[in-house]
Amino acid sequence: MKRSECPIAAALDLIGDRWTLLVLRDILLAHSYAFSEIADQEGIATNILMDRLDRLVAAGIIERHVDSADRRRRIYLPTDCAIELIPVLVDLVVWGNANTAAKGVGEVAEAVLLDRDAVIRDLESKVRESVAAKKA
Amino acid sequence: MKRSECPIAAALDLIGDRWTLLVLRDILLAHSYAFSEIADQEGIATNILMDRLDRLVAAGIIERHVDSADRRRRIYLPTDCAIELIPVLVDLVVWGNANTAAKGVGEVAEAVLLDRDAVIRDLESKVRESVAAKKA
DNA sequence: GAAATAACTTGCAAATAGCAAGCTATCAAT
DNA sequence: ATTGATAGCTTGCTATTTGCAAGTTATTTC
Repeated sequence: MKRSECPIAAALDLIGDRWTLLVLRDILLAHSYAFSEIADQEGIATNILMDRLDRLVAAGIIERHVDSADRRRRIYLPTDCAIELIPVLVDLVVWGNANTAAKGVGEVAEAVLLDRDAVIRDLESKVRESVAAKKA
Repeated sequence: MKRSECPIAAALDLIGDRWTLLVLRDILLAHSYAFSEIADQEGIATNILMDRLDRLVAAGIIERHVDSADRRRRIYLPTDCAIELIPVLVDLVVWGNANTAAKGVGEVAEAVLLDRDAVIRDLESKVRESVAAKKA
């Protein structure tokens, strides 16, 4: 679906559906890199999850690797492009916390209000560290 | 669709589809408040647009008013809840600009990198002013 | 009063999502 | 080495959602 020249529209063509950002939340924030780990988080059907992972790989947002410790497993690791989405996820936590009934991670929302940049830097370094460990 | 207690999931239940955030972009950033103005921006079908506006009204994210200057027109004005989404839209502009082919509003993306808070404050005050003028 | 315009509404075809049950490769245990 | 379990992925079918085109109604303009 080709829409406008607006970067928001272009971004939403890649990540603007009901599941993609939740998958990226699992990868970027929960460090759930394996298919079954992601599938367990929310009730996403396996064919839909597969489709979303394939699209994200095709777009260069995540990379598919065989887990060297267990070759049945595939691990889906975020690229820099995905890591740059952390600010969006953080903003959504704050908005969801303030404007919906869900109060799952209120501490994060509070920390963001105090020092947003620090929270984002922290989340970024944690996921980078975790990804590096998986690749090693 | 009831998903988890995660505020990201709750937020995406409200705004996580292919069109809703584009509609909010038109309202919050382009100050397009009328049905036909929004419908013209991207090729959204009128029944889909109607459905999204109805949902946003039901969720308290926007309000429906009859335009006092032309009573055929309905104007959909953002509430505070919608205005709090401006950071999300700004982050999407930055990400889309850096990670997709769309380079529509590169100036905004650059300004955000220099002083994000200032850009957000500016966009907020502009939409508040514009909404107040419409209500008056 | 007639034509135009804005906001919806409806009917139907095409695309997408979701469920359940497969299949294949690898691993762990006997 | 065979057996059973597990991980990733695929397939078939149904239900929901989307998208297009052509209405309908209220209001405005000429």
